[in-house]
Amino acid sequence: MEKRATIKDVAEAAGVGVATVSRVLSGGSASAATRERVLAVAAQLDYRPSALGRNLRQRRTGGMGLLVPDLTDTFYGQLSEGVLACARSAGEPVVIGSTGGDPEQEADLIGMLLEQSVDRLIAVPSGDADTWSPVLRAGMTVVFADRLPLQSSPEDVRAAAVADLMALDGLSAAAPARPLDVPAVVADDRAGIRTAVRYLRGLGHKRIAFLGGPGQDSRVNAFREAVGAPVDEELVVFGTGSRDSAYAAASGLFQSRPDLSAVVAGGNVLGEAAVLAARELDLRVPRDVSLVMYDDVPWAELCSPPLTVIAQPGRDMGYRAAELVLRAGGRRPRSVVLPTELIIRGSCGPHR
Amino acid sequence: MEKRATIKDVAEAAGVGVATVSRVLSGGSASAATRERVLAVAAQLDYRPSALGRNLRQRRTGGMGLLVPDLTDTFYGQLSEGVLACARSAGEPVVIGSTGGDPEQEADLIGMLLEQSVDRLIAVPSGDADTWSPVLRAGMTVVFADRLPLQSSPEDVRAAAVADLMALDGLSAAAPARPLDVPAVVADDRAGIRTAVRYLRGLGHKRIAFLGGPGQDSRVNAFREAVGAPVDEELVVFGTGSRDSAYAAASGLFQSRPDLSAVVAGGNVLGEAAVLAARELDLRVPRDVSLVMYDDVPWAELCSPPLTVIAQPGRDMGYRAAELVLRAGGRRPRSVVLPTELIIRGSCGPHR
DNA sequence: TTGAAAGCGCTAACAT
DNA sequence: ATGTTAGCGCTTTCAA
Repeated sequence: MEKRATIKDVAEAAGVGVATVSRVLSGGSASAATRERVLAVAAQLDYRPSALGRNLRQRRTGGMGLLVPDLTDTFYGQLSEGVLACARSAGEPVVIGSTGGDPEQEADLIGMLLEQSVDRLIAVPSGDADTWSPVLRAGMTVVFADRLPLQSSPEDVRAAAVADLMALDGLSAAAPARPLDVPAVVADDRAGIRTAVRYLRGLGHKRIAFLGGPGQDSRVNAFREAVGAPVDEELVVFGTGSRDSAYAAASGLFQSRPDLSAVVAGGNVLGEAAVLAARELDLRVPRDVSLVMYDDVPWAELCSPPLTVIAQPGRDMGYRAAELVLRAGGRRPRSVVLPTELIIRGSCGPHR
Repeated sequence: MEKRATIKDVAEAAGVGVATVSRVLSGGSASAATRERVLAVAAQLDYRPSALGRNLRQRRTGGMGLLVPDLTDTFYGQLSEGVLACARSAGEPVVIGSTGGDPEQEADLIGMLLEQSVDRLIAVPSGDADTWSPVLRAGMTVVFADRLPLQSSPEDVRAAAVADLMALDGLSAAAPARPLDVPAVVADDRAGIRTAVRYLRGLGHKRIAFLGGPGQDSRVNAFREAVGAPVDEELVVFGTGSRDSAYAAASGLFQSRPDLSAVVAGGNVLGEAAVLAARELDLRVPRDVSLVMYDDVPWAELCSPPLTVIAQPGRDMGYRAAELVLRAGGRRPRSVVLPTELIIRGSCGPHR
């Protein structure tokens, strides 16, 4: 295990200065002869520039961070694959962290990324706007994916505004109307949910329930909007993110409201819970209850009957987010809203 | 966005030398008074040591690399969660890469890790022993998870042995009988498959097929061993790793050998394909065909009937692998074989 | 076009 | 117990 060649080795072997080697390797100006010689020597020595030196010099790590709630959730697996595909084609490293949907773990992981000087981050956020403002102020370029941080409470927003004012050194900036102004790549939850609710309505369903998870505000809101006032709040229930709590929520819902005839699950883990709970309670899908699940995952087709889903492009979402965070050349990239698609399979039937 | 405090800032503010700060922060010796003062100043300045400086000085990045074939495969999601859990509790960063099961992409990613000076790696290998020897020789501490690299062809092995001999500088080492001597954390495939085959045999099945994927050598071998000679080779088929090819393999198998009565799928993606293909061909599970799938994934329970599986502890596997790679204090850690469990649900029935 | 030299933030060897 | 100092490998002024 001989140690790696350094830029100095290459410089000496090529009879030039280290600066010249650096220039040649990063596409700077150099005479054709020099360039050729340096390249040859570098190849011959199997020289690989060390990211360590470069990073320290530039005071930043290349690549990007990626924070997701849970890699056993297939949707986040898809999203991550998208991010990794983009990063790979750019030759950039990705430092990943799984937050478990817990703001504290998320904060810890952010701290770790800061320590590593990773200054670009793609995150499916779990903490609220307050936990994220400091990150932005620390100079991180972040792109949210799948969802946005919860809005902070009014007093928190006020506090943040004051902090912002105090932070204004010489830099003039437009006063932020909202505390968080970060690009994001998300699915068109509003349209997706609306389409699903309309579809169920069209089948004659009146009592439609929503089974949500943490961070699914936009889907819940979309649901409330789609069913229209008055919303039967008992039909809107939440799990905390774990499979167990999702199951408990689903089971509780079915038992407390046997009059419901359809449910919209806000994500694939919730859909899974709904199928399980329904079976446990001897409710047949779709005879006794119709089911639409957010997320198209491979196993949706394996269910009996196959699940009707609101598909969102997880992989694209990740890929686009990675593109945004890489391209962010100082300028704030625009947010992206990706379309959803209602894929009708067999889990919804007419209301009876 | 004021820039971060450095160790020098802390030293000056505390009226001590930088070395003292470094010592205090890394638990070296210092008087109680000094320690206290330094800590106070550091906290007050919100000082976070930069990994950049430390890494360069130590010529190595902390943390570890993680290479898996595909994050949309739930099993690798579980494995990754295990790795991340261990890394998080150690405060170490994880650089992840998805290889798509392709040796070339794997090689690229290894190159990226080398460039980052990541010298600890957990990998579900796709390349064979030849592609891995250079990595080991480069000084990486690697722990394989889930499977081992394919053995190289005989001439390659011989070449590697020669290379090893030539690499023997002053270091004396026992002559390696095998070209690759790397710790690994794997499931007890042999027992898992044997149990499944016996179970199917017990139900009266004679023509049992195996549906495998890349890198599942040990499972195939275990299958061959379990069914005993003569092995009907037509009943042993392979996909290339993608969902499509798995489906094609499963479908082809069912069509070419309608006489088979049971199939063992070597992984959850293959199991998925088998369920899909069977349904497409109007084969009922378990009436027409019994199915056992390697991997216990949440959706296995959602199928109708719920799938009988050979469960392997994916999360533990990742966690243990991470422990090994972190603890590797120069000494080669021992390999670990994790138990599997046959979980009987409803996808197997008596032969008819 | 090229080279010399100054660090980036940190740790470790050495000196006190 | 503590301070001084020499780099780790690289990029980037600044001169030549």
